[in-house]
Amino acid sequence: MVDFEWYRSFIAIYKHHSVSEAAKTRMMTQPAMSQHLAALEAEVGEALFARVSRRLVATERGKELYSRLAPLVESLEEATAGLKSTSLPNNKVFRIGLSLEYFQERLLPKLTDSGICSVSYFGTADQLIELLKEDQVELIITPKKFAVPGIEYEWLMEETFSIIAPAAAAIPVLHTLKEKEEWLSQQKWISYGLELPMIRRLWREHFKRRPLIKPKHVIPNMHAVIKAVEAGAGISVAPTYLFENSNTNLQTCFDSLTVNNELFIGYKSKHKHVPELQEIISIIRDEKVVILS
DNA sequence: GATTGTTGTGAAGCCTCAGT
DNA sequence: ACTGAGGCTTCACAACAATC
Repeated sequence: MVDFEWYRSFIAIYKHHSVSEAAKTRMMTQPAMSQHLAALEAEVGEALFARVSRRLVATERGKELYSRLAPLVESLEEATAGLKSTSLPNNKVFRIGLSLEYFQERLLPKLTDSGICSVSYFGTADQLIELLKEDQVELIITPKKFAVPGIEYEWLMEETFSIIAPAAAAIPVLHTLKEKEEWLSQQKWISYGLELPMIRRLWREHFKRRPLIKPKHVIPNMHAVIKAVEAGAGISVAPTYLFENSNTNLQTCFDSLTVNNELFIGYKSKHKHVPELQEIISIIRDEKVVILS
């Protein structure tokens, strides 16, 4: 079977017309280079170079082989060089687990300006903690603090969820919680998940009970939830930062009925003092300052 | 730990060329 | 024609990794 090194040696000999010179460029001894050439010629079944005085001149077969091999070998060497350059310590790839919405709205604008290379993984809080436990990410941004040994959290921010409805919808003026609950229970709801995340919490905090509603649509993407509400498919709850600063066909219902949700940065304690981790945390926190200002 | 296969090195011998 | 230099091939051996 042909050894890839034979090809590289063949190309070096072709370029230098000399086994000795080729051996120098490949950091090998001349006999080793000679053996590579002999092995390749044995494999091909005929001479690739004519030994003319003190030079090696390619035969027709050698020229043909060179024209076919050179682009392929050079392409492979370039691919390897490219891989090496992206593996430099200065370009450390940082793996982050978070929600798609947070990534798009808050982290992405900051990452584009930073020198950090990142790979993002999207998922629910349960999925993110598993990624962190299995060392598949170095940092997560999560709404839940799981008590896992070796993992610690820093408070990041508080986001506010409001009830949203299509801009054209007629929202009645209601004064009592009972009236509001009755009206909301009669609406078509769009939920982020089957277990009614945030909707259930809003109900518990304001109405002191579980919601007795069945979602019309379940859409596990907050941007798509907002689009669906804008299109008149129903009402929902969404974090205010997703729609406050953009032109949307939305209105909020009953402004006193909001629910707050805390976000935390989670990482493994053993990585706490890794410079890249501290840098990405400072980038994330810097974004918070921008949002508040 | 012993065996086996692979790969590279150093040494020796051979060939060719240029200078005398 | 002789001789020294440069270059190639062959052979023996060492180092290393894989396998049992």
